[in-house]
Parts: sequence; structure tokens; C-alpha cells
Amino acid sequence: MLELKFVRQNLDKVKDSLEKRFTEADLATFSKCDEERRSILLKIEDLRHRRNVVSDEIKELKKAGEDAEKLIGEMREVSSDIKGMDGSLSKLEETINDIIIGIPNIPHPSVPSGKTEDDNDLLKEVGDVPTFSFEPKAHWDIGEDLKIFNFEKASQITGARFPLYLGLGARLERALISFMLDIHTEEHGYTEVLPPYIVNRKSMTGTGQLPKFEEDLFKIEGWDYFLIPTAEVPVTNIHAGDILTEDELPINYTAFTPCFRSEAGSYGRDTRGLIRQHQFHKVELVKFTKAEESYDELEKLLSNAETILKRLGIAYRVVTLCGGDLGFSAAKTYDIEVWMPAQNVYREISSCSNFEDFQARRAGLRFKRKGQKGTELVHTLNGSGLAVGRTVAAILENFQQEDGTVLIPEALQPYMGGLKRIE
RNA sequence: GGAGGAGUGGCCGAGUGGCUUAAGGCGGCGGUCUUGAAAACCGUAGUGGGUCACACCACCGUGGGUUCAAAUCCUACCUCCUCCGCCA
Repeated sequence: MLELKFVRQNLDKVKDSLEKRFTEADLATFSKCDEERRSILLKIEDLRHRRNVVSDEIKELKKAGEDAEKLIGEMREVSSDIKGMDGSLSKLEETINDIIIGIPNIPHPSVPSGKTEDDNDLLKEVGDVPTFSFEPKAHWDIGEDLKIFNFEKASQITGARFPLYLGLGARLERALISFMLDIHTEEHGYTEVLPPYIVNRKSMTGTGQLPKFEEDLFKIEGWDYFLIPTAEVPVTNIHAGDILTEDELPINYTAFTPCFRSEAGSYGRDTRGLIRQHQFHKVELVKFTKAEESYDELEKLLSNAETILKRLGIAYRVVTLCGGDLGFSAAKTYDIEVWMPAQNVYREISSCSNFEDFQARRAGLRFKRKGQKGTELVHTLNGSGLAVGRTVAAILENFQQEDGTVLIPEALQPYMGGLKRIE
């Protein structure tokens, strides 16, 4: 959420931002209600001040044993006036809040303009795209042939877009999770956390999934709880409402969790394989930093996520998302896209974002600077490190052999009990 | 699920209608002393809104209510703790 005062004083910037994102917000209503709110607030505060003063007088009169009925009668009216104005005030505030909570973050100046993913800026390409002497198969065919997953059974158990890993498939998924967590905790200095997989409405609002994107979430019937679409939500909310000290920052967390997404509006897209599922696993990286450090930390975050693909030896590229492709809460996002030989395309496998103080303001994430009065909002960042299912898909496609077997990347072999090949 | 108890500033903790615009302590910050530090002492300091700066307003888990006046009374809800029951 943007600061009320910022929106009031920077309407042009907000308009530019909305244009860059190809989205809209009712700024006219905002301005109108904001003005009204301030004039009413002024009157209310005035009346409250009067009430405070006169209440003191009443106290004194009563103590002196004198009659205070006249003043009490007067105050009775003042109080009822206040109550009436309070009602219209909260209505205005609700309207203002509804608008402001629906305004997306302001993109960082370095964010390229553009409307769709085709307009994203290519930042770099890393690793060699493999060449095959045969027609490479799609990962769902490889996996079904090796009997390491079975999508038909999964949809029999639940429905479309759910995974069922078997044998070495399940083992591969588990190996990758440990592999990723070990690198991030032992080499990159992240603290491992295991958060709840179900969160309340407040947490979802804190990180920006709500109120705008409720249709993308699975809601628990009979509860105001939701399945998490990413570990970002519970992990960022660990410090909701906290006032941290300067020397606690930066805080780096990594968490493995399942993720649940309704994928509303994506019917017919990526219907086969592990790319787009209602349930998938992800190792997430989350950072809390001081404002002046957040963009350096974003570069570190990106490089931490890249390390996983480098160790596995899979080719990828990094793009900077354009304004139109940028997520609601993000000020800047890098996507890591992994090479998928069967489809001959790069597919998103990680998204690394700086939210600046946008989530911090919603969730109340603050810190105190040494020797200074008052508190400051922290900056929050997160990125996938990496999406596990998509990594499995990438391994299967990139390391497939002509005989249908799949070589296991050397770095991963210790996590597979020394196994070198799935056959 | 049943029965009790509790939620107050960064932390601990006092406070049952107006001498509390939240006591006291710890921690923080500034200073005195010291070669330096510690200790001791003095001072300063909650969070947010508002103002050039003051003034002023709000905030004691959350929302309603009573009252001229609410941290304090009523009410609903949330969270935590203890005991009992059930359970991976």
C-alpha cells in the first residue's frame, strides 16, 4: 500500500505508475473523499478538544461542590455531534482505504516500459543450451515413461492440475528440496523456517494478495483462512507489527512449502506436465532490509537463486519485468527463466522482487535506527529459490538421453543416494 | 469440547471512572566522571496523525456500547496460559 500522504501529494506520479502498469484506480473519488475527510477530521478534533477541556472543568466544579449540570448538558450535545460526524468520517475512510489498498506499487525507474511479457528486458543468458541428436521429449512423456509420475491417477484422486510422483520421481523432488535448502542455509546465510501453510486474511492483505486477488486463492470453507500461494505470505508476516532494531537487519529467511493456486483464468494453458499445477513445491527466499540496501540485496537474492541452476548445470536467462508484467506489490522484478528443450522456450522458474516499503506499510514492518528517534519501514524482498516442480521438469528435459533415461546432475547425486541415472 | 486466568510503550510491569496528557524497572540515547570501558550519577525518551515549529487529536488485544468524562464499567469477538477430556 502506498502512503496516504504520498498519494495526496503525488497524484501525477501515481497516475504515471498506473499508466505504466496498464491499470486503473479511482483517483478522482480519492481526492474528493480525502478533502472531505480532512475537513471533518478538523471539526471533530476541535470538538474533542473542547470536550476534554470542559470535562476537566466539570471535574473541578464537582470537587468544589458546585452545580455542573449546565456544562454537562452542553457536553452531552457535543458528544452526540462527535458521534454523528464519526459515522461519516469512517464511511469516508473506508472509501479512501478501499481505493488506496487497490493501488499497486510504484515501479522503480529502471523498470522497462511495455505491456506484456514480450516487452521484458533481457538481462543475461547463462549456460549452454543443450543440443540433441534426437527429438527431445516433453517432461511429462519422459516422466510417464519412467513411471516416476502419473497425472491420470492424480486427477482420479483429486482433479486436473495435481501432481502424483512415484518412486524416483518423489525422491528427485525431495532431493531438490534438500539441495536448495542446504545451499541457501549453509552457503548464502539464510535461516530456515517452516511456516504455516494456511494463513488468515490479515496476512494475505499484508503481502498484497488480498483484497484484489481473492479468486486466485483457495479458501478454507467455514473459515476466514486461505491456503498459501507462496511461502512469501507466512514468512513476510513473521515480523508483521514488529519494530526491529537496526542491527537485526538484514534478515534472511528461506522456507520450503507447498503452494496452492487456483490458477483462475489460465484454463487451457500448460494443461500438461508440471508447469502449472494447483499444488506445487517451492523453496522461497525472503529478505528484510534497510531502504538504502534493498536494491543491492535484490541483486544478491537473484544471484542466490541463480546458483541453484548453475550447480545443476542448466541453461537459463534473466529478464527484467516491464511495467505491464510487474506484480501488484513489486517495485522491480527479475524473472529467471529456465531452458525447456522440448518446447524450445525459456520458462519462468523464479521471480525475484523488491517490494520496497509497500508490504511493510500494510503489514507494519518497522525498525528503529540507532541514535535516531522514531521508526522507519523496512524494505521486503523475496524470490523463488527455486520452484521445485519446474526444476524437476527442467532436469528431465535437459538431461534426457536417447534411450529414455535421465542423467542426474552431479551436484544432486549425493541427495539421490549416489544414483547417477533414472531408468 | 468443558472449567478457570490473562492480554498495558522495544521488553518487564503498576494502574477498577476525573491529581495517569500510563507510575516504576530494564534496555536505548545524550552527558558527568575515566587513558578507555564498566559502575555510579544527571538528563532524555512511547506509537501514529497534525504543525514551519508549537498547539492540538487519537491509541492500553479488536469491534460495539454506557458516561459530561473510559486503560478502568458493559458487550461480542480474537489471542495466549493453566487444568480436564479427546487425538497424530
